[in-house]
Amino acid sequence: MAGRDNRDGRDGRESRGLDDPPNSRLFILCQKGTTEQEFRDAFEKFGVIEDIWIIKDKRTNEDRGIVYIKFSKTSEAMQAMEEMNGRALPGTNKGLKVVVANSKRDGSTRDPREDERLVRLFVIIPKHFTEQNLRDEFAKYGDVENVTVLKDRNSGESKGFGYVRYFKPLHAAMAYENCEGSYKPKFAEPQRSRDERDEIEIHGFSSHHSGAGQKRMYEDEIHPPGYLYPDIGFPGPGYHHIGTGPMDILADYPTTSSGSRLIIQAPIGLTQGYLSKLFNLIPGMEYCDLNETTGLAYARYSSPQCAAYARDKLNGFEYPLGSPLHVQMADESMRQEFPMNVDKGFSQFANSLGSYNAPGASPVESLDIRQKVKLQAAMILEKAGINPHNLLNFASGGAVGSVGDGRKERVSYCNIPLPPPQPTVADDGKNLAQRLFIVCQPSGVSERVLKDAFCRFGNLIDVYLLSGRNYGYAKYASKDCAMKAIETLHGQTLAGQKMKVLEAEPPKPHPVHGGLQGDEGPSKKQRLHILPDTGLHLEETKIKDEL
DNA sequence: CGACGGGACGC
DNA sequence: CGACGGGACGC
Repeated sequence: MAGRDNRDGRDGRESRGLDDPPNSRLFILCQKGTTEQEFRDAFEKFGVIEDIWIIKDKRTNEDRGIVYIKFSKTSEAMQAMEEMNGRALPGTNKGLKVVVANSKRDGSTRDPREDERLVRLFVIIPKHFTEQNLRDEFAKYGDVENVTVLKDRNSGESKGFGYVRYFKPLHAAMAYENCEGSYKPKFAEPQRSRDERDEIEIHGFSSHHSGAGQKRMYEDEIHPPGYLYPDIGFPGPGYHHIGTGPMDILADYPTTSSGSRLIIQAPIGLTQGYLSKLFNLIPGMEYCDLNETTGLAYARYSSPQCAAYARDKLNGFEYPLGSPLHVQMADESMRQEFPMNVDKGFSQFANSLGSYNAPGASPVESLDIRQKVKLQAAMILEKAGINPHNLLNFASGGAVGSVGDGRKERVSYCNIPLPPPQPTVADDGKNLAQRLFIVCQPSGVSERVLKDAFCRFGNLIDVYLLSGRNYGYAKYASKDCAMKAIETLHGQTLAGQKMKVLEAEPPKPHPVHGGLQGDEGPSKKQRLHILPDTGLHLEETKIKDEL
C-alpha cells in the first residue's frame, strides 16, 4: 500500500482501497450469526482476503446478515462469487447471496446492468488491429461473447480502442489482470441510455435544461452544416442573418458578462480578412476589426452568448500555428495583460483552461463540443474556398502550393525555413524505424506545431509530448527521415521554444497486470491535461475524413 | 433476504 | 537538466 502514488487527501484511503482493484469486494447476504472465522474458512481458498466485515446494527449491535469480503484481486472475488453464490456455509441452511459490492459512493442502489460492469473491458489496441485480432488476443483468458473495435464513421479507420465482452466475470477479470499492459484494460462503463446521453449533451452546452426543440437542434450541429447554414456558399458579411437557427443554438450558452464585444490580441502579420473569416465561423458576428499594426482587434456579436461562445472556442486557437490568439470579453479586458509573445501566450492559455470548460461540464464533454465546432469550422472554411493549410501556415496568398520540389519555406512558428509538409503514415504496429526524443525548453509546444514541423521530413508516424511535460517522442517509419529531422530541427526554435531532438533510448518494457498488482490504477485520468492544441483546430486530414 | 467500520501519521 | 501518452460505445 505504501508504494501507491495515487492517494490524495480527498479520496481518503478507505474509498480507494475498497474498489482497488475494481470489483474485488463482495457483498454477501448470509444467515445471521455467521462468524468471521466461518467466512474465512469458506473463502480463503479463492485468494488473499484483505478484509472481512460483518455488518451489525449500529445501535442494537444485532447481526444483520450482511458481510463484505475484500479480496486482493478481482479474479479472486469473481471466483468466490461464482462458486459461493447460492451455496450454504457448513452448519447453516441458508444459501449465500454473493454479488460484487457497489462502491461506497454509489450506495445501495441495485443496478440492473450490474453484470455489464463485470464482463466488458475497454481496451486500447494498435490501430491496425481488426476485431478478429482483438478476439483472438483476448480469447486467451476465457470465452469471448463479442468484441468491438471503434472506427471513424467516415473513414472506417480504427480509433485505436475497443471493447471485449466475456460471458463470465471471471474471464473478464483474468483478462484484466493478465493481458499486456499496453491494452490498458478498464472495466467498461455500461453504455449510457439515450436519455442519459441527452442530459449530458445539454449540460455540456448550456447551463440549464432546455426544451426538446433546442435539444434536437443542437444534435443536428454535428451533421453537415447545411441545416444550420442553409446557403453557406461563402461565410461573408451578413451570413449570420440567415434564419434564426444559429442564434437559437447559442441562446442558452452560459455567459458571465452582459457585453457582446470581444477584444482580441492577434499575432502581428495576420490580416483583417483572415481574422474576420475566422471569427465569422461563430454565428452572430457583426464585425471584427483588426489593427494590422498592433494586432489588436475588436469583434462584436449579436448577443453576449454568441460572444462568449466565440471567446471560448477561439481563445488560444493557434492562428497561425504556434501563435495562440488571446480572446476576452471586452468588458473584462482590463483585468489582465495580453501576452506579447508566444511563450506567455502558451502558459496563459494553459492556465486559463480551467475556465475554458463550462461549470459542471467535464473536460470530455467540452471536448466533444469543440470537436463539433471544429468540424463545422473546417467545413465552412472548405466551402469558402479557404485552404486550411494555407491558414495554418500563415501564408496569406496561398503561396504554399509548391509540392515536392523540396524547396524550403518560411513557417510562422519556426526560426528557420522548413521543407514542405509531407503526409504522415499510419501506425501499423510494425513500421516503427526510429524514435526521437524531444525536449522543448522551457515549457512546451502544441501538438499541432510539433506535427506540422516533424512531418516535413517524411514518414512521420506520430509525435507527442507527455501530458503536462516538456518532453516527448517522435516516431518515424524511416530512419533517414528521422535523421533529417534531427539534423534540421535540433537546436532550432519552434513557437518560441528551444528544441532538442535526439535519438531516443529504447522504451521500457510494458508492465503487465496481475501478479503483484502494480500501480496502474485509474489515477492517470485525474491528471488529464488539456493542451492548447486540443482546442478548435483545423487539420487537413481530419477535414478530408469528415467531408 | 439488501449496503458501509476500524484503523491510522505514509502529508 | 530531459526518458516513455491518451483513448469511451450515435442501441
